[in-house]
Amino acid sequence: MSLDHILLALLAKPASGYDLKKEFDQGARHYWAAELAQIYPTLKKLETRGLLTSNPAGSDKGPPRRVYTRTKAGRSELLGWLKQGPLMGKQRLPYLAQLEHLYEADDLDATYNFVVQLRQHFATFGRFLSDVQLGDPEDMNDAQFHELITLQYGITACQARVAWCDESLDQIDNRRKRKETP
Amino acid sequence: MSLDHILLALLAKPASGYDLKKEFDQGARHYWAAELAQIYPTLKKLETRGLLTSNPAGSDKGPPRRVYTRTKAGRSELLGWLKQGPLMGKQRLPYLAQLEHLYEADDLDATYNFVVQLRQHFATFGRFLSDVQLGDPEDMNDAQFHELITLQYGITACQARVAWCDESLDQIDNRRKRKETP
DNA sequence: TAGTACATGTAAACAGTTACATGATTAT
DNA sequence: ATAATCATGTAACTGTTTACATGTACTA
Repeated sequence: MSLDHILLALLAKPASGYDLKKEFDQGARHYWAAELAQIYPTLKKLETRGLLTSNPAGSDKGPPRRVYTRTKAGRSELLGWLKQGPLMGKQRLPYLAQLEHLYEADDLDATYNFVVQLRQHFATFGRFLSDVQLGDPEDMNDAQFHELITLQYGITACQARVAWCDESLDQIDNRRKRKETP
Repeated sequence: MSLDHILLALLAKPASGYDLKKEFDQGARHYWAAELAQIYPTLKKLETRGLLTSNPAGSDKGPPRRVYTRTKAGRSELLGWLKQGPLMGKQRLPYLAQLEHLYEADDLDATYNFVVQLRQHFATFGRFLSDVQLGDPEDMNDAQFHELITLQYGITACQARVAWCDESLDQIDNRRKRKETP
């Protein structure tokens, strides 16, 4: 599973389940997301496998925290995962499934509006990612440099999708006009 | 769930589970994939919900087929799904998780090779999608037109990823050279 | 006093994968 | 003979989501 290894990777520094959830939500993790209900049991499982250790820690407000630390075994498990080469997984893009079959609605205006909404979504998310400023590659350590190129993936992906939306809107509009005056 | 609705959409014309699996594998379905072990029970479930009907049909070779047909209720369920607007789902890109944490291996050559492998993958898949020739938009019916713009998404996404790989390889190489001669 | 952020967890349901079982037909 | 393709299905497992349960401390 990937979540196991992502948690192992995120635990380069000790953290609690709650901390890790925030890391997923902070958008730098545009490539994966996880709920607390999945994170807590996964951390426990990793601890029983000896890849993490945990100790309770006080908290300023609210209940006590449980902070997890990666073990040597955890680190070598992580390195093994990294050495496998790129894991491609499966793409799941429900909006493309919808778009491909939107001809069933028999309404090009509906298709046009659908793509307008998609464009809006990609543009907003692209702006969100671009706002994460990481500075000049020359001043970075290796961790920051790897974060930078990963973030650039997200930004260029959004730009390419917006461009595809614009191109598609043109094509839909042309088709619409051809239907009006046949 | 999306698979329910994708199967409903694919059943614009009657087909068997086996036929539908081939449609997923034919790459035009670059946005979703499913195994037979998931397709067969899902079709049964859709039939008990009254969204599909099935009848057995002979086969030239091998055991008899079971061909599913969409009902009126099935079509309106589909239209309801399409009318919801774009469903964004969650991105799961394990290779980006690996790349962001590949600094742990402390080896820029490993990072470089990783991106070379990614580039190879995206380029190959992009060529595979480009080979699906659909012809001129003006001669198409609405179904083919929607298939075209969906396919163009896949092609431009691959091109953008290859461009990102090339840009990243440059940046990694620059960093490598800076480390050699500090 | 109501809501939000902190903080951890469990239970049940749903989604998806891997492995297995069966058996016919066609090509090598 | 052996493998590939056709064709359908089940069982066990793994992964993910939604809903629930608990309780503190601070802010509006």
